[in-house]
Amino acid sequence: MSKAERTREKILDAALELFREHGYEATTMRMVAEQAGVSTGNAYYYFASKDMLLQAFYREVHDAHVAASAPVLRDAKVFRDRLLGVMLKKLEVIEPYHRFSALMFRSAADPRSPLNPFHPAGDDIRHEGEALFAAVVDGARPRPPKDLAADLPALLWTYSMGMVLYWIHDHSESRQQTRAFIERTVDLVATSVRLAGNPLLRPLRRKALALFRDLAPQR
Amino acid sequence: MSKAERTREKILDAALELFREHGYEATTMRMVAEQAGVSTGNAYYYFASKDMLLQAFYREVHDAHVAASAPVLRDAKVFRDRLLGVMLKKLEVIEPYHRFSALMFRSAADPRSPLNPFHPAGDDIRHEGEALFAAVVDGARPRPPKDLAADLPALLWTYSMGMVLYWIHDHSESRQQTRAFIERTVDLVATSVRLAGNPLLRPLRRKALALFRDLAPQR
DNA sequence: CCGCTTGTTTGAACACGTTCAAAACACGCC
DNA sequence: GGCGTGTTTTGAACGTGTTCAAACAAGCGG
Repeated sequence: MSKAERTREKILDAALELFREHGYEATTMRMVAEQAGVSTGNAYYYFASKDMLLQAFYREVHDAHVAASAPVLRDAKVFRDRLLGVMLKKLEVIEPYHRFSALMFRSAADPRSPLNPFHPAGDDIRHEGEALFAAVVDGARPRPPKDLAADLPALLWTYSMGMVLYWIHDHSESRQQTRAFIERTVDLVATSVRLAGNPLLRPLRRKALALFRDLAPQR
Repeated sequence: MSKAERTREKILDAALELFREHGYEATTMRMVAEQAGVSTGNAYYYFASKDMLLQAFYREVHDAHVAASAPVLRDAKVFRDRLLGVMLKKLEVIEPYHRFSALMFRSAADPRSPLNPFHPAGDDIRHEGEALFAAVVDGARPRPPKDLAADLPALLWTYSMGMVLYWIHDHSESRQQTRAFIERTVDLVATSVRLAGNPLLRPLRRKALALFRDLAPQR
């Protein structure tokens, strides 16, 4: 591990600790630098901006989520159970960061943020997210309709972002509201996926899917 | 018109002009003050923050949209046509501000922003938006199912926010993409509303509506 | 050991949004 | 006109994220 890598690590660790303790806004770059035993300029040598520190955090959370989801994806067979399990794991993983994750999601709506679902530069982060939901879909028995299955990962990822948005504003005791949100919306999603196979709904489903494909910007 | 009101106006005008010309970020409070022929501190006497100037702008845009929608709501009868007309008017009204509206929407996802749909303090702005869509629904013949009609305004307002989000990232020639987005999603929405009356879909519809009501934070 | 290049690190400086004590003003009242 | 009180207005000052020229360190070929 080179000196540079160690310095980078020191800065990131300091930042995450301070974020957890004081929240994102209240943590200044000078604080981060001091905690890491480094100059402010040096922090900028490794992270182009304060937001980049946030992104590094996002990566860590995602990895933790993937790891936590592994058992669910191994054991659960039915689509609904797989989705429910993965969503609840996400909730678990992000819970410790409730205080400051708000800011992370704020940036997700910013056109210039790579976290933004519409942003071309944020491909890796989004793709990794979609990959997880692809695993949810792929392992599900019975299989959802094929055309739907193709777009389902992207749709589910968007859905999970919606869950996070809800969670951010949830100040209920031990986040019951979000738990309820997940349980009920997962059922709704699962029902929709099941119903989407119905012939009566074929035109609507095809319209919706075509729309999603045609209009999705840069993919 | 008192002196204070004139000063306030001067500052707001200066801000909107500079926003249009240079965008939101590039416009500094010092520039606004100078353009208005006033001190920086004075700008803060009338507007608590730079964001508040943005909100004032938002109000102006909304008023313009309501005015532009009036003929549509007078003439069109079918739900689909009313919705389509109002959405296209919105597109027209916001078009001149494409360069800097991105920032406005970014703040809409910020939990602390009153523009945020989940935020309790942003009630007036949201309610005014919903009121417009209530007019879209109320005047429609044939009428949509009653229980759906109750929640439609809120749903449609959320939908229109989605359109704006899409528009922000649309850099196509004369915003064709967003135009296509509107035309196709309006059809999709109209179809969904029509289908929602079908008995087969009643359980799903009731589930979805109950969810929307139960989980909508602070309303 | 010396120069050279390349990769790190520093800390002062910049422009920004925002605050605040104090100054300037407006206006009713004696 | 002068006083007093509340409203406007000022501009210096604060702390922020960020930049940058310059200093330093680390390897490397001679």
